Amino acid sequence: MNKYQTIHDELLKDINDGKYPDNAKLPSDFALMNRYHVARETSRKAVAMLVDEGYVIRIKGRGTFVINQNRYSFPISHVESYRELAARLKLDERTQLISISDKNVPTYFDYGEDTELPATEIIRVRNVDNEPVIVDRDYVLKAVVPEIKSLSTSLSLFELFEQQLGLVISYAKKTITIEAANAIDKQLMLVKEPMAVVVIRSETFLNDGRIISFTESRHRADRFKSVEFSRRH
Amino acid sequence: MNKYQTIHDELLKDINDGKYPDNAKLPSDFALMNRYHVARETSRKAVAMLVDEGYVIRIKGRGTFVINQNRYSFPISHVESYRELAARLKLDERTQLISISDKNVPTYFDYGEDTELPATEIIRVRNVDNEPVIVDRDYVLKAVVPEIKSLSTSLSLFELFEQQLGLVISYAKKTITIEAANAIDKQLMLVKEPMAVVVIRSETFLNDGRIISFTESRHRADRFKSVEFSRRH
DNA sequence: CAGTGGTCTAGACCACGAT
DNA sequence: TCGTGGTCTAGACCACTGC
Repeated sequence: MNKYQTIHDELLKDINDGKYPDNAKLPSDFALMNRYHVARETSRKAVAMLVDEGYVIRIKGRGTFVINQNRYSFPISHVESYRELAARLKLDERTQLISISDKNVPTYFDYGEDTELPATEIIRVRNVDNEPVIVDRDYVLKAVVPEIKSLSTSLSLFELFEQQLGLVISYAKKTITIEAANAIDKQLMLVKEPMAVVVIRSETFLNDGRIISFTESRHRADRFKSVEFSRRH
Repeated sequence: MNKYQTIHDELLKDINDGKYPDNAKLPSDFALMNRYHVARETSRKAVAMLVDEGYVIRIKGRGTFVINQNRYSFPISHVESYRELAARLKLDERTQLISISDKNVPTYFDYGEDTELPATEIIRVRNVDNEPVIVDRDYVLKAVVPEIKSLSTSLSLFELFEQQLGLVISYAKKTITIEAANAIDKQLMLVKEPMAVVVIRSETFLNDGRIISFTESRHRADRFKSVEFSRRH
């Protein structure tokens, strides 16, 4: 583990544990240098990560302060598996696997190529508080992962990629639009009336620049909420 | 201007100008050190900003590469005035000022206090391509800005805060939900049928930690699109 | 004035990828 | 092996805040 990562993790733990509550002042750069016996740039890097993640704010001449945090609900600005999300938010969640089959990536993903992209299609329904609220369709490219026969209920797709296959997920590009629920949405989410759904389409990239998967996540609009932290540049 | 900011801006300009197209390799740390006569950490800081903004990706042992970019539409993960957004996207936009009046901050903003917060309410309608698609309600706290008499059409609220009043905007917290259009939405956005709206509520903070304003931005759902770059942590 | 964060330097050693 | 990015050091000077 890096030194700055270690310092970052300890500070973050202290923030989450309430040792540094709202508006509390974190140790200064020099205090961290002494505490961890590191150079100043190393301690600064640890704190810079916390700033980046929206946990603290640095004010020149005054110090580093914890920002009032309502924790995220559905994440847009970072990449996270649904399993990770559910664990972080302590959701009462259950996932049903609807189907796994071979299919080309649908053209509405607009990947800018004429060729067809063979993939494994995985359809899942996410239940929160015993209510089906999200339909996920993943298209995992056969060029990267030739075959997915089954999905363990205890394993997320990301865990499969990262732990079993040794791939490193690096970033994603997401588009968010609102659409009318289609017949399949209504069937899987057990609604009859016309309803809006929030559609989040992502392309997920590996650290070597290859795309590994396309995902379409359709959320019941009346159950959707996202909280984001935004910085001014 | 900082050295790293200068280097960052030049590299970004070259990316946007197409001098570094998709998947092109940027100069290495050492090449930038020589070109700009700076220390390595300085050149690295410039490139780190580009990584942070989602323009490039660094791969150990290989280099720094431009990421395929569809530019953002509506921003969620950073703080930007509508005027800045319109300029960046070269939108055909026009804003109508509907009203300026004194009003307390509505309680649905959930600012966690029992007291009433006196504010100046500013209601504006944003037209894109001659179509009214966004209704913005800003509540600027009187505790920070005692009075706003008029809004120049050439000035955004942020410009007023930053340039005229010398305040520094630091960050915002946004919640995104989907709601049914209310009567005022329909009237101002010239629709009659039932329709969904994307509601983005923000609290905007100054660099001293004070809240300066609450904003509710209501978007016609069928005209809303957001593209976000997300990193895996 | 002392304490804080912001920038910058000129090195060092390491891990990884390509050749 | 060489070039790349990743981490780290031990300083330096500056600008800003609060006392």
